[in-house]
Amino acid sequence: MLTNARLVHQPHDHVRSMNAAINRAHEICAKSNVRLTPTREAILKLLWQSHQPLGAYQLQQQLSKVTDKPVAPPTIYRAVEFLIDLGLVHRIPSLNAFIGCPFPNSEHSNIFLICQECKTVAEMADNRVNNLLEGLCDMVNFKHESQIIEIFGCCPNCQAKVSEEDE
Amino acid sequence: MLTNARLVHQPHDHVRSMNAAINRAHEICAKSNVRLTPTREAILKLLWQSHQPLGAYQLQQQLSKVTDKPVAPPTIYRAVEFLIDLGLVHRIPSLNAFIGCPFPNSEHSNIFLICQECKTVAEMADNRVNNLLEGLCDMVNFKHESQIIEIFGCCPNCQAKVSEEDE
DNA sequence: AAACTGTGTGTTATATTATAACATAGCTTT
DNA sequence: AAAGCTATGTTATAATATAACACACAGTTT
Repeated sequence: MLTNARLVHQPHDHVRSMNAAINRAHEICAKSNVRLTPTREAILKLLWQSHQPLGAYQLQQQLSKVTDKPVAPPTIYRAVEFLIDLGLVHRIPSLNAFIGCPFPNSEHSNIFLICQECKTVAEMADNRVNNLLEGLCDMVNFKHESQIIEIFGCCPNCQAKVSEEDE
Repeated sequence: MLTNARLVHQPHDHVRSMNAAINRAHEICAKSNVRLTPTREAILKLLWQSHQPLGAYQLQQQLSKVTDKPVAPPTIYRAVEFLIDLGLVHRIPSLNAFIGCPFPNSEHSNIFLICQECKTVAEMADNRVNNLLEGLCDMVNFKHESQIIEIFGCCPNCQAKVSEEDE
């Protein structure tokens, strides 16, 4: 099993992990012979800095602060689409929002742990899940191409907070 | 494993299965002491008749045809929310659309097989998937409350069609 | 260097999905 | 019948996403 859950749910060095992701992103773009332009890199950084997924219009606001000039929605959607195609970013459908992918080189289970209290999202990957779902698809002769698993619940931090409040 | 995949992907008796669902719906509402009003029943029928998920504005059009008077979006969203709360209908987040639940009495895995060719959606439930995901959540101390699994691919019918075209 | 070509961005407008807020109607309990 | 609850109608608007076209810029060819 592969996850960033501990990272997300505990304090850690944001800057270092973000820089690592940016470096990987540059490598990946170079391999695919596409360009990680300033806008795209800025969006990726914004998404990476946030453990909460960001909506297109939140990204619009934040990007326009960073660049100090107005940004229109298509700019955001284009950059995000680019990053998603490269596997650097995911869209969480039930939230209409985007999040940086913590392990862009790996095979994806696309399992997201969405905390309904604090809105943070952690990601997991697990081959047993993939195998099981592929097996189920085979049984009904459905050709599996991609998947997304959204799990809603309560993260460790918020569970702790809730039980404190109860005391 | 529980699924309506064969039902969805093969010709069958729509009317009978829909009536069965309506009857179950009435029972479930009676138990919960809530009302399956004409609007709500009409929406449920429309969703049940379609193996493709329907968006709110598709439902608006179809309902307004059935009742022969204009219908506003809140009417649709209210009825759909009611039906979702009862477990009679699901929302498919990545499609912004709704679909009738084929086995409303069962525990749900909420696994949806979404055909990207014909847009039909079949549902599956499987306890092994549930157990595995719950286990993963336990490992990272995440409290699992609900989940939705969307699998994108190609249904048996469309696989057959595609291979015919290739000949 | 000038022209060519493809890719990326800016800009305007608009489509699509969803909800807020308040008025009206219709049961149902007394 | 009056009061109180649930459901619906109505209007307006919020939130999310895309279409279409013009412009800019980088890299390549001449």
